Amino acid sequence: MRDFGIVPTEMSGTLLQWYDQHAREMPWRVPPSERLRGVAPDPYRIWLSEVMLQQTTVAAVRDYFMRFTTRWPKVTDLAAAADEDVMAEWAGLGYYARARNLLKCARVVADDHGGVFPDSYDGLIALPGIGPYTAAAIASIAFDRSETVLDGNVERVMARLHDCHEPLPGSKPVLKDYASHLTPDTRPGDYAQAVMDLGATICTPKSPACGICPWLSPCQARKSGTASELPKKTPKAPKPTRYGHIYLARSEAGDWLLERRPDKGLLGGMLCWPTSEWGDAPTDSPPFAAEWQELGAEVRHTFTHFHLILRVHTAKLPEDYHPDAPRLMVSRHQFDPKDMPTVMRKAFKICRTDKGLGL
DNA sequence: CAGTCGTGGTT
DNA sequence: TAACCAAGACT
Repeated sequence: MRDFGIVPTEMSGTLLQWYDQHAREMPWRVPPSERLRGVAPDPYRIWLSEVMLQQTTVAAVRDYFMRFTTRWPKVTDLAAAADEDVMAEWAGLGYYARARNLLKCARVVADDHGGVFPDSYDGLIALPGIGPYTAAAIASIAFDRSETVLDGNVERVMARLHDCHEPLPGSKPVLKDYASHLTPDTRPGDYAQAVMDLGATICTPKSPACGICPWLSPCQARKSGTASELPKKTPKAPKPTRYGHIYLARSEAGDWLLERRPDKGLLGGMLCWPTSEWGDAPTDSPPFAAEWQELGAEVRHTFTHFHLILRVHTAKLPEDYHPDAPRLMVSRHQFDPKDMPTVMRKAFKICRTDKGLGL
């Protein structure tokens, strides 16, 4: 480990002082002033927020967190919820495996741990949907354990502190080692949140605000003028475009033909409209025989690793229609497109704004 | 281990 | 506008 001319204890202390003055407010966070007074965070709320925050911005999580905790105040409440209600409440947040694992985890905690979260890294990482980052985050923030969080923020801060030019993800173990040497024994939770706040507000990806950084003096990349180039990353493959068809059928009574996607794979467990397979040249394969009408507009959506273009088809759903496939269903009365993933909401919007289609 | 898995905001 | 990015986990 390289020497900064400053001992780790002083560096973590400097950052904690900065955090005491600049900590951002979040619905799940206990501010440093209250923490110092002895107020402890609710492990359920820390867990829920950390799962929601995986690859997701604080701004996007806020409202979802408030709705979840209002509807399910305790982990036992969530454990008792119906799968479809949780998936519907998660709709729009993305990475839907998180919602399925969230429910699995809540039920394990409720059924096997008496409704109490494990208070150690090892106990936490054994739970569904909790990986190395989230286990360290919950252990430090909720249980005052000196565990080291390594997320995108910490990786960036460590790469710059040490002027590390080895590209991610290969450099991850080294960066983790750097980070662990700075993790303090006191206030580990506030420290973890402080490094992430630093990365989110000052040590930002594009134009870091080095001039006001509490770690300006020990930063090696700042010294070398390479801060804005770090961390380096291995280039990623270009996104291909896939094509498909989507079928929206509604009855005179206002019921829709819907499909529950299988638990595994893309949009797993989510309520959608039926579609064809997605690929280079998909075949038009409607869910039932009818006079389907093809709309001019297409649904365009970009997922993590491909672009999708769907041709929109509409038809009238017969009043006496009964689904023949297991995962097809006719909507309940309280159906709402808000319960569907974003790509499906786009299809609905196209349908609704298209004039003269009887939908 | 490299691929899979969403979405919205920023540049 | 297209690429990049965000408190990653799972296979």
